[in-house]
Amino acid sequence: MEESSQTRPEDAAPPPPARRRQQQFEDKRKAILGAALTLFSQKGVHGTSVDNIAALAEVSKGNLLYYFESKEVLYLSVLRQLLALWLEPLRTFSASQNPAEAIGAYIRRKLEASRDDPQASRLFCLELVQGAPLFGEELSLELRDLVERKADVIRAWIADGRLSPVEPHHLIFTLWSITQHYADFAVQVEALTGRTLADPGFFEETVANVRQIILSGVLPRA
Amino acid sequence: MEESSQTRPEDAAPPPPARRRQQQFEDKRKAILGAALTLFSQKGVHGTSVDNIAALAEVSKGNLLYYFESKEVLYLSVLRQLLALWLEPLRTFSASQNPAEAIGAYIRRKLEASRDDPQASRLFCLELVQGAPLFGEELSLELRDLVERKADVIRAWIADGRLSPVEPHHLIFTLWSITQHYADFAVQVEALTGRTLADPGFFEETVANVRQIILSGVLPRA
DNA sequence: GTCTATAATTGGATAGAC
DNA sequence: GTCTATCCAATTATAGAC
Repeated sequence: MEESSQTRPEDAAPPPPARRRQQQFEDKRKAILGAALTLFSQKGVHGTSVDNIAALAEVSKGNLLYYFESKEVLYLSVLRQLLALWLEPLRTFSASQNPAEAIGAYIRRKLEASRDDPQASRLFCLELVQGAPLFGEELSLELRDLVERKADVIRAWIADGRLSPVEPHHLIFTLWSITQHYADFAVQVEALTGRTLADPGFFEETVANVRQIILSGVLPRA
Repeated sequence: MEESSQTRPEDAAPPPPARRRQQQFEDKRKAILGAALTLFSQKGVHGTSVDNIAALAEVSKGNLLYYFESKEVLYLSVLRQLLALWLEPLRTFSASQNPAEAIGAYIRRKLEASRDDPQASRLFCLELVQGAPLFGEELSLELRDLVERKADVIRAWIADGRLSPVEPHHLIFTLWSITQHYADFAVQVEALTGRTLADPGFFEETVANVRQIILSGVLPRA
């Protein structure tokens, strides 16, 4: 942890002390949240101790519990951040777009998220597989509303004849499940293909294949 | 626990005592394995105590640890059972089949498994998301071999012009991810659709939609 | 705000009676 | 084979010094 202030030139005004202190406070919270995400997504909530998180975040356990009053509060804080990030790509869907482009772009964005931030996807997966016991209400609230609006977009495309008739929820589930598969089951993907999304060739191959399967299917058009 | 022997008619020979004892032994093992699967798949390994499992299986903790020498051994026993069950549907794929029928039948079978035995799918998911730390070697061994043989089947279909050119692994991943989604994320599916696979109407709707998406895609054939 | 005890529980595993 | 009692390690959370 370098202290940049010691090299700051005299003519650059230092930030007011109050703001600096708050900045440090926020930085530390972020460090703890980041460490918590890493470990929770690897070992689950119950497989991770506050001590482990504190060690990774380079703070003492006592200090961690000053920033987050309990392990459960910390876990919920991590999840809350996640949901926003996780929903983001779906928001861009709009009826004015060309469905092939909109869905194609969505697939790429979700695969980018699986490549760049697999921990988020994995923790979300762990929580949902276990029935989202701590998260259920918030889930139904924000997610339900967004999904219904996007289902309407899909229905509009179908009504225009720009998409084959398909129940929107199943299409959304398919898009979610396949794109997240490359993050959540990365161990399996690597064991079977010998490659990961970090490999640009494999990433583009994945985007192209998923797009083809969802958009055109696997049966020859003949 | 009823003792059926007390009502057995005299002319029906009782099984030899040694065999009877072994039967009881196996029954109890199965009861413990079943309880373990239920709880591990709900709360994860670390979220489940030996005590919890013993209580659900209606044995004492001491007795449970007579049947399985440690919690880890029990967990691995559960996983081993699972892998066989999980791989089964893929074995039926063969090059002599019509690809549309083979893939369509596979989708139905996997969705049946997601409906009838969601716990197995969920525990498998939990283990893999966390990197399969206890399971990695066994995974690569049996799974890799089977998947390579099935990838060859898919390649043969493509060579015959019976399937659009697609990288076989990505098709397999798509099939796995979407069919398991309905088991692993059942909470979310129900929150968003208000229905579950236990509802026969929803089950058939799901089979039909997944088949359509994978086989024909969502773009109109025009 | 940060750290070092320490209290209070819980959980895995063993010992030994029956 | 089965159960109870017990040991020991790990963990969450708090108390109190600095």
